[in-house]
Amino acid sequence: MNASSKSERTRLSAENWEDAALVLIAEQGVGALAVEALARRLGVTKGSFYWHFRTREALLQAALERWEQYGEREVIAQIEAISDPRERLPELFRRVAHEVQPHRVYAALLKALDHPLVVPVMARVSQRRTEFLATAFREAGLPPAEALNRARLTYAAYVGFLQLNFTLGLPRISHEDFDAYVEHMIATLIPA
Amino acid sequence: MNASSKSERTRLSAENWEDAALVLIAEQGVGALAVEALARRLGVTKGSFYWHFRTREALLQAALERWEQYGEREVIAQIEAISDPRERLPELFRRVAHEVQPHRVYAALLKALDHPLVVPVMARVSQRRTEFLATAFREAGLPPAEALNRARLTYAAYVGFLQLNFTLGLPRISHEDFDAYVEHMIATLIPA
DNA sequence: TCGTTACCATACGCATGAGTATGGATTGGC
DNA sequence: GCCAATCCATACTCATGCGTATGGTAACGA
Repeated sequence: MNASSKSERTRLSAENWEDAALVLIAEQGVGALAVEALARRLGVTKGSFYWHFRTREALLQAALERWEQYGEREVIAQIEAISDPRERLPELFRRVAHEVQPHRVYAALLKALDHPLVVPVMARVSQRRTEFLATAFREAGLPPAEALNRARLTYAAYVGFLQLNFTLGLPRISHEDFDAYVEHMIATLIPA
Repeated sequence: MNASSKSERTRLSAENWEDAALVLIAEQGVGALAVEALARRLGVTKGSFYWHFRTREALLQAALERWEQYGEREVIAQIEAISDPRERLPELFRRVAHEVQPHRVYAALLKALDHPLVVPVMARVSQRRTEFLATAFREAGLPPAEALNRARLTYAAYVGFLQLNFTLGLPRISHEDFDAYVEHMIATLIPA
């Protein structure tokens, strides 16, 4: 017995460290990812960490890969969920707008675009999502060239919104106003 | 005589340090703002710095204030330059799109939203610019509520574009494609 | 049950960068 | 030409955070 004060006191794996790293990144940003801080959080010490990873960068790399694959499934799920191409985009907008958690890591990584490891990951993710939006806009009736530009515009609006109203705390938009904003986006960006 | 190797060897003022700080921030981000590095750049040592500023944070604060006021004039100039309300927005879009330098600091600060000193500055600047856009959209014929949301959407698209195509190096859009994108933005976001 | 492997603690070394102490050089008022 | 500010260099201290060395303990197969 004698389970120590911390939670359940089970042995740790590399995946545990990666998940904890992502949580910490979401909460305090990539810059706050320090091994001793993470170790404290997990109720262990550095000694544990350096058994699982060769360096701090290695952990970040692994955590980013993990996030990229995990986030892939999330987007794919959003795609397949809606059958009618006409309703896909409005529904996607509304669903994405009313989630919070999945955006936290993405927003944190946007603030870490100085770091060489996160740039390629963000480039791939953003690229794929933009391309997905482009096909959706084509299916909604826009000609290819226009669809691509509309996708760029839409995804840029998403990214910018994260920065302005999420990371930054602009005049705390109310819940009703936010819904109105989302509907305005739909009316403006999605062809009738 | 005997002008030393470095440029002109004149004495430095606090403003010199602030300007140099902004240049460094634009080039390498807020995180790279270190006093010894800056000193090397200016051809002096720390000893000089700590005569002008009490701390590193004090320099950052002063540099941000300087940038905020300087950037104010820039936006105001864009406003007054265009007389016809009908043509104001398209012209603003095109002009902003074809500048580069003024966006560098803003983009760098977007990546430093973790830092407590930059958050209020960015909040004020973004707020003012959004409000300016809102009045422009009202003058362009949109009802107030709609104008505000359109302004939010537009400014978010601007911020997101900076991140995706500036900071991040998404598939290097060509010059013609970029112009087409800007025109697409105009057609989509500005009421006819 | 015994030893080997997997996991973790403790105690270091070491680099970086902020801030301090103090003395030297340069400038402008008189 | 001299004195007092002003500006800067040199040489430290000190905290932080990465990485290492090494020994201890828990799990697990034979």
